[in-house]
Amino acid sequence: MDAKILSKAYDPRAVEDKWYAFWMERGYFKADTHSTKIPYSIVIPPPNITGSLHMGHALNNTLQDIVIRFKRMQGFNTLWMPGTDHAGIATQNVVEKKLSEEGIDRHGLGREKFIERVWQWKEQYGGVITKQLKKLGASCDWSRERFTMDEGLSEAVREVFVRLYQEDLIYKGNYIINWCPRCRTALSELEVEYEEESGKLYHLAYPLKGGERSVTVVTTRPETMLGDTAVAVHPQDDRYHKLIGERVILPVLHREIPIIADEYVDTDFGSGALKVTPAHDVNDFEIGLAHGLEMVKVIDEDGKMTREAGPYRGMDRFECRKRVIGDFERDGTLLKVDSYRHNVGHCYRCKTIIEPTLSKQWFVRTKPLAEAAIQAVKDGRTKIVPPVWEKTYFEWMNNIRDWCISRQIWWGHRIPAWYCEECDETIVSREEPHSCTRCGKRELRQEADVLDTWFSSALWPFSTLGWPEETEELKVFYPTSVLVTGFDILFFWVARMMMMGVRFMGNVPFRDVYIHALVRDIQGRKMSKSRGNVIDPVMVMEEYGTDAFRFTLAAFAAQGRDICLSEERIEGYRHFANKIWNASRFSLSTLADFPGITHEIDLHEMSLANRWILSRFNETVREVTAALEEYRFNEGAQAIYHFIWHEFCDWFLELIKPVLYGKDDPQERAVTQYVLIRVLDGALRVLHPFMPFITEEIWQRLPHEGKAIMIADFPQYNAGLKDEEALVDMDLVMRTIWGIRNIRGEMDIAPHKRLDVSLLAERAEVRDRLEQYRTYITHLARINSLSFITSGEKPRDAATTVLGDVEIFIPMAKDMHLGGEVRRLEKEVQKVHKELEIADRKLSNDEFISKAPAEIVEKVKAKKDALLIRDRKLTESLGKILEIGDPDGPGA
RNA sequence: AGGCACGUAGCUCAGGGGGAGAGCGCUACCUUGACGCGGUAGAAGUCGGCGGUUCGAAACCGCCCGUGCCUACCA
Repeated sequence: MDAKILSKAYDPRAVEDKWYAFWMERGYFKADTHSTKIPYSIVIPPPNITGSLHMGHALNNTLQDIVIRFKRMQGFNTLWMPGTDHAGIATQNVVEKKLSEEGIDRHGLGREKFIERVWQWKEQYGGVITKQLKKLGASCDWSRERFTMDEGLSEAVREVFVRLYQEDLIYKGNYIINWCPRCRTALSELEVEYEEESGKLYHLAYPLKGGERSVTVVTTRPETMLGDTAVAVHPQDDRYHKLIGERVILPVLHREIPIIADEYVDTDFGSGALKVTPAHDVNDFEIGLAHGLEMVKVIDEDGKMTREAGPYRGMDRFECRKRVIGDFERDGTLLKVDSYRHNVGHCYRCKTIIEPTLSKQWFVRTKPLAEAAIQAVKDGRTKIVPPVWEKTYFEWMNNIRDWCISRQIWWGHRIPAWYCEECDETIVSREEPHSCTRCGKRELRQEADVLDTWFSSALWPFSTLGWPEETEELKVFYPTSVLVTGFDILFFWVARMMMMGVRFMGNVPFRDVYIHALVRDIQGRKMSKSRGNVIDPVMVMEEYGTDAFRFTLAAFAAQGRDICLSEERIEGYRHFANKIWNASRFSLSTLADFPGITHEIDLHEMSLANRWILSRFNETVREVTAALEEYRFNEGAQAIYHFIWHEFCDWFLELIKPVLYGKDDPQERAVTQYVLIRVLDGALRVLHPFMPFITEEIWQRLPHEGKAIMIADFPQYNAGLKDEEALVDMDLVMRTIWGIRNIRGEMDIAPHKRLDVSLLAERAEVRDRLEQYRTYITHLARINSLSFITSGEKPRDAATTVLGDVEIFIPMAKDMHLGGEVRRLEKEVQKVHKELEIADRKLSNDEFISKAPAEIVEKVKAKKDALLIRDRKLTESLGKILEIGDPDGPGA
């Protein structure tokens, strides 16, 4: 490899894997528990082992990597803790499906064998997502990688479970829960997704006992009538007041059930009489408890009707619905069927319709835990960014309900509870007990259920650091510095980590929570496999390069707004990578003979270009640093993008070319080379957190000190380096060049044609400056001869433009279009008049003069004066052209 | 039903009480010794609508329309 010569275009493929391996080999990602540096830590939101990288992961991990690389370069002792999640239901489903392809049923295999198969599966495929994270450039400390089912993390789970149980914050009880008949497990209320669907509202007549009359109830789920144990009406409802205490005969089953009064009933809905099915409806369950109603389960774990359903026994719940309706219709007791839109709950894993079912489950009593977690955010011990999410957090935490943590699956942390076969005692213990703590019998049976995956995820910030052991890692890195995550798991995960962290560590799990957006498709829709609108990040990385992809994500990551990813933007940033590459290629080619600078250089002795770029770079450092510290990734990305492309490349490199190519001033050339390398080096450092690969590749080829840009110092803003004079002077130079280029463009003068330009500056200091910087102007505006004239020497036949203090004249050659110049000037004059009008309107308003701040008034006045001058000069020029003759005549 | 965002150039999006911005796209010209994944110039927007606050609103407030999301739940 020739260290100095770069290929013409940047090729990410030749670069990315090489540097990632380099960083890994050198151990640059590793955290150090004995470091004296200030710690800065992040725990990764652990992706599911079944997963592969999607856009959400890509965004989430790119942002974390930007932060951790930034902090690492700033000199913090950084830890980015990686790992994966065992994802109980999802993983079990995946492995079950695979087994069924082999014709194996998990029940036939047995629990132990099945779990073995899951571990095998994990060994084989579980590493996919970590490989992809590495491709993304994630600088995690992989030597510490954890998995929620690891021995250590499992110990943490048991410890937490036992303690919460002993403190009566975990209990087992018979409650109504959300049941997925396909996954055959209970779900927490967060794992149910509600979707509006069109259904039917059936009006059913229940005959009153002893008489011809009946009561009408309405339901969307007629099959549940088999489990009805009451009809409820509102106590103040005149229509039904007299019926309270009477009984109805439940059709089909001919069971007698009471009419009860409960304020829950909405008199305006349907008939105002509510059928009560305590075993299959959340609200009915509450009513059932309050009134001591019988609870009859008519639907089983598979979604089939139980023995209690009488003639419908064994039937699927939806088949049963049809049959019940048919039977009511036949009896003439189906009074009415309305179309009805309502929300139906679905399993978040398999989309099966949820069946609320009475079931014996384990719960966490969340209220006491939530209070402390709410307080932590109120106190500002944890800050949620952007703050709008704090409201959502409080809202949910204040209305939190007990958390159903038991799952009837096999893959997961088995609940550390045992039952005595003899006396039915429940024993909760860290280790497997040998005998019953009450009766001493040795026949014990472990609880079959496992814990909700989120239970172990809730411990992630401290379990990964070694808890319950008192480790150095915990001392150094807990609380973590920031958690970066999407709002979709704010409740699932963030809130629960807060509760557990505060409870078991006595301190919040993270100082900041940065909530980023969701990545959507170009039409703003969620990306999903079923919609077929997913963009695969791995393919994007291969096509455009990882750096371009990462930069796109950062540039899109404005707070509080979702990201609609567009490939055009990614392509744009691939061009940016190429731009950097070529700027570096140029720089390297001119640095070959750089003699090095051994002495201090006085800033004030430098050329304008050098002073200007140093000042602008310093400012860019300030902007990017501030942006990253406040998680304004898009603003940071924009600042460095603008600096590199539009200041460093467009202006600085062009300005210094004559010096670099010329041989007449070796001293000036050496100084310029020095500034060039310093600024390029600095810009690469600032860019590194966003684009780690290309910056490392280039930096390693530049003259440098240190082993890698990855561990180099992030540039620091220095207020003393601000060079106001250079900025002002450069502004004059730039505006003059723009003015000349504008005429060239508008007048259709060929870009390569060298022009004769006259400048008129009435103020001597402006003229002196222009004179001083004439090489910049002649070079960048491609000028043949540049002369300075006085107002008496204005040429008649010249294209002209007016800047603030400078008038530009370009003599018109025979082949130039007079008419074009006239139109151009007229357009300018019109613009000026429009602005004058606005300024006049303001200045003639007394209230503006008296109430607006003086500086604003002054500004408008100054603007008006400038506009007037401009107007006069433009009109003058226009007049001169018109004097020459017919603008559309022969000259045109 | 309640809540929260968002509506700015053809597209994707920044910005945010006193001069409407970027990227892509578009038009014209250009093999200028880093880059055509480039350069230079240009066209393009009643900043969703209507009111209000203010000397001044695209920005702040209210209402409306549109879009998206979240939460809750209606048997």
